[in-house]
Amino acid sequence: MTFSIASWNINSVRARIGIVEKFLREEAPDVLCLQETKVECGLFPKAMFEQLGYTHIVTNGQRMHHGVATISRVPLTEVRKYDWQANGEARHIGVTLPSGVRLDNVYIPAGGDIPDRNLNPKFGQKLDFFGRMTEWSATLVDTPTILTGDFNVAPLESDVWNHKALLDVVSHTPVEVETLARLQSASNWVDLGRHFIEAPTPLFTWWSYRAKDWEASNRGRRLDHMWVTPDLMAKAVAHRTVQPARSWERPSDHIPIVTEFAF
DNA sequence: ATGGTTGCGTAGCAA
Repeated sequence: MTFSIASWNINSVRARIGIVEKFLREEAPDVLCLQETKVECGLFPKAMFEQLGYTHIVTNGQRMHHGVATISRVPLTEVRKYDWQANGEARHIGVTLPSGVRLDNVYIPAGGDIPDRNLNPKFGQKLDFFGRMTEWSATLVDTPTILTGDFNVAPLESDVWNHKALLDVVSHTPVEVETLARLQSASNWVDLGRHFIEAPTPLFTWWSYRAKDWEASNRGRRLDHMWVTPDLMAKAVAHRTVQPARSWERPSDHIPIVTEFAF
């Protein structure tokens, strides 16, 4: 028996409720971390999840934008919500699983279009969000932790469809890659995506809606990640992306990622 | 090729 944890940027949980149900019926993860739920907590559509046995639901949501939710078949305790920008945006929720493992579900800001914090404050806010998370990460001493979600950075050359073409494109700029690396170093996080599917094998979790044919052009990026503290690396037994979900009816532009754990 | 698509919520922003 394994314990599986999935993460998916769903780009509106209400617009996507049918394909979320399809995903849960087909993949049956024990826990699902959603990002970009785009709904305030009081309006979160809990019924479908509860009918499938996911009766433990915690949300950090807001009207219009952002929002995260962690949905589980097993009890979730010690719920903590973080606001790293101190601006009220709902982007991070952490819980403790019955095994004692912490599970942190985060939606890191996209950062706007221009990779310059002077010309584009959103870019600076993204880098500063990582800075606050790096300080938080350094406090996680001796706490087995899973950090997953939409990090909005594709760090490796094989995490994007064209490294050179994307060096100036927000999500793959050197300053973002360095900033992500500082967060990774703060707890020696293990990147499970690349632990199981090693570079330089291309690995993507997002394809733009704007492509005429996302699959044929395959201009993807690996923006979604699942990291674990080193003490959990040996507990992770498999990791996969669920690429067919990008072709489901009215899809998200992101696909789910799933890790199987032996705990 | 500097466009293109989507959701929210009902204009235009964010992604």
